[in-house]
Amino acid sequence: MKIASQGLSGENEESMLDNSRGVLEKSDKDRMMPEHLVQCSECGNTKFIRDYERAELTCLNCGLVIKDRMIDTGPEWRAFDHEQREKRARAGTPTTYTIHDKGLSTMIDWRNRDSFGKDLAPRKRAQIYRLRKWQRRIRVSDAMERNLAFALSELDRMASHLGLPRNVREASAVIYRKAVEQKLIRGRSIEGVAAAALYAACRQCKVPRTLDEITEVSRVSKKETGRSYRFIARELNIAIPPTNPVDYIPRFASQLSLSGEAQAKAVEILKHASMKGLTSGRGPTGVAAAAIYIASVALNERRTQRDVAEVARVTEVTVRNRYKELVEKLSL
DNA sequence: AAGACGAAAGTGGTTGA
DNA sequence: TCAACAACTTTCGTCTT
Repeated sequence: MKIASQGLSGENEESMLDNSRGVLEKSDKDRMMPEHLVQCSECGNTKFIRDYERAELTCLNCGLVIKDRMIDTGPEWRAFDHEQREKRARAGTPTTYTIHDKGLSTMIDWRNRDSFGKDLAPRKRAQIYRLRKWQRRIRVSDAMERNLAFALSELDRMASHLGLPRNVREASAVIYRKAVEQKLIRGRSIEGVAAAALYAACRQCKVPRTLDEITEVSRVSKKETGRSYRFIARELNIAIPPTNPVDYIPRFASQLSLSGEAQAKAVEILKHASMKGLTSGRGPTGVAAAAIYIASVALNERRTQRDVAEVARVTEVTVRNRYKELVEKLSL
């Protein structure tokens, strides 16, 4: 089956990439290391939380994100006992929404061998050649299929750039399919809708990426992405709760290499803030940045406003304003 | 000298008439 | 369609450590 090597063995893919580059950066090395050999660089701990939702491997002790962009190689189903496992396990690749025919189509092998490994007779070979040709033509047949095939590869490209886990990719593909089914694409660019679908999927899966980050890896403007996003969200009735600043905390905190304690503190602050209604109406990234800033100062791990602002992609001024508000209203 | 602070003017997007 | 509006950014000068 043709996608066996795509979805399931991402680690191998990565190591192949690394080798071809010839140079190993530190983070790449970390990523390649078998998990049981990894040690937390902060506290030396060897126990971790595997958070497949966020694709992160987090130190159980101090909360440092050891490895991000982790790839979930497990099955997509759950089994609670041996019997269920027997029942649910099955051979072959799971179907996936990220390939335009859901990975269900049969591929004719490119080798001219029969099932015994023997060479085919010339006559048979010619027949197989013709079959292959027609299959190629049929597989991506009508306009809709072509649209999907292109959009899905675009989705995958953007998702890899952002290092998004597979569940988000699947979700984005599902959203895009719905958009195609309801004929919402006409008059809009495929790239725009693809970017919008990815953005929506990120929010649905609570792996927030800002519109800016999505736009950076897409080929369309922020304006268009935003417009398409609002449009498909409305037309498809996708109920997407407003982004919760808390969802940004782990990522920002680890980019600033803050301790787990500080991370917890920031979450705590945000909890209080949202109870007092300080988070509504404000940009979630700004609020998250301010909470992290306060936490970093409170726990003597001070980061400058500029650094915090940078990872949260807001300005220092915004960090300051939110910071001032929080300190005032929460009397910290 | 770097970082924090604050004022003022400008920007892009939402809302309601 | 347009103006009002809030949130956020940019810029720049001043204060603090």
